[in-house]
Amino acid sequence: MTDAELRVLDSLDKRRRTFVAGRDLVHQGQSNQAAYILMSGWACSYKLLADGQRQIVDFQIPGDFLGLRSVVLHISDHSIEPVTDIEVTEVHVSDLMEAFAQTPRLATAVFWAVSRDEAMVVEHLVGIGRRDAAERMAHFLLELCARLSLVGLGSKAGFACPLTQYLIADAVGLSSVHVNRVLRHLREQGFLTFRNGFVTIHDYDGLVRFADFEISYLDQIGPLLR
Amino acid sequence: MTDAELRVLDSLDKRRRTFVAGRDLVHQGQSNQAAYILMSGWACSYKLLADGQRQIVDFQIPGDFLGLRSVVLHISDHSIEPVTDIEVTEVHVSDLMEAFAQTPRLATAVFWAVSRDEAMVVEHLVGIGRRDAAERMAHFLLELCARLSLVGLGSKAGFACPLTQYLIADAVGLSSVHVNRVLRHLREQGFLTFRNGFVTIHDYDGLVRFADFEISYLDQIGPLLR
DNA sequence: CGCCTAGTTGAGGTAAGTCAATTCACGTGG
DNA sequence: CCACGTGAATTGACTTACCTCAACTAGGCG
Repeated sequence: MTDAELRVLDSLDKRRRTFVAGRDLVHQGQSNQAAYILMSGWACSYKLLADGQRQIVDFQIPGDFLGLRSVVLHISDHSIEPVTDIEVTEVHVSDLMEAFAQTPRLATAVFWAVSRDEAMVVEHLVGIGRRDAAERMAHFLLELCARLSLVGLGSKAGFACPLTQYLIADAVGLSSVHVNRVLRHLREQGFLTFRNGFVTIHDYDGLVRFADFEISYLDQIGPLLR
Repeated sequence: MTDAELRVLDSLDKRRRTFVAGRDLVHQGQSNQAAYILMSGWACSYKLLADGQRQIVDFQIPGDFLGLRSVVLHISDHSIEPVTDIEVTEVHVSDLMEAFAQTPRLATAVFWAVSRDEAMVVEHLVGIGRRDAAERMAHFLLELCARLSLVGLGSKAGFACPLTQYLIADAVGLSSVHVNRVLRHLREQGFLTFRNGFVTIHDYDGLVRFADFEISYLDQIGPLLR
């Protein structure tokens, strides 16, 4: 979390809640009163299609907002599911709106958070639309690595990752079988190893080059507040 | 444009500008002082990959913001190119921030616009990740139809569409050759015809069913202001 | 010990890509 | 008014990346 985000957090009424892995926090179509800030654990936001297929839009890690867009649009266009058991603090719409009115700087900060979120979705879109399976996977893991590193949960050497290959498949738009093959490929190329819930990166720079990973969309720290 | 958006517009300093088709307004990596509101014509926002491939993230039609995210993030993660000659009105960051401070309702409205934008990108992501070419194309055209209808530039019967098959290909993540085949398929199924810059929809309801099109993410009109 | 879920691998199928040729629409200059 | 050039659309033949189905392995846990 950035300073800005912390200040938002501090100004709001806090109520801690916990949710267990696999049970949806938010359902597609539901209308929401509250958003959450994820304190520990991982979650994912996804959409289901009529034919039962699933597309995971993004994974959330500690420090991220959950369901902020749902609150603003007053209806959730997606579902949110905890990947692991999670802890969150609740943020009520009314509080948020009041905070906006009182301190425009807070509004700006949240605004920035939403925009950064959108930038990530856009990058994800580009990956699925135009990168082949291996590049896409590499890019996906590098983004996770960068985000986790920002909150002290990872480094260029690797990170703990509770995702199954099925979850990854639904995120990168591949079949789980192909995810497995691609991970093997990346391992055999000496780029990284994903085993037992750990991603170990053997060749960070090579991976960045291979995936055409451009970190700039992530590491802007609330520049409007400068 | 919604009432809310119109009020934002009215409160800001307006400077009209025009740009010719094909010449970028905003370059990837550029840092921006101003966003724009598109008054006439079509534009598209896209990202280029290192290998020269392009992914179009979204098309903008009259009433849409251009480059709002770039302004908030203080750097553009994407480029924007007019598809046709366009007219825009310029919105300066400073004005926008001031407007935010004075009237939180305006901030909320813009906030809503950004969230709606993100919802469209998410839907686009789902399409590319999990729908086959024909469904994706159908969904894409239905979304355009719905958005254009909101601003009076189209109806369920069809709309004027200045996009080439190349542009569509870069948007839906297909090759232009395949776009052509898919359009033929949709025509032969009696769903729609795209010819000479016009999309004519022959079977709207059938198309909606075929594409699993769920309009709700688009037709929320600034619910937080109610 | 046996079940259950996650991961791994092989074989064969298919949706979409690439390459290439042809047609079409349209603007421009002779 | 027509020849020409150019960019878009169309179609065919062939290739390929990824999918599906299916079998098998490896841990974790009651």
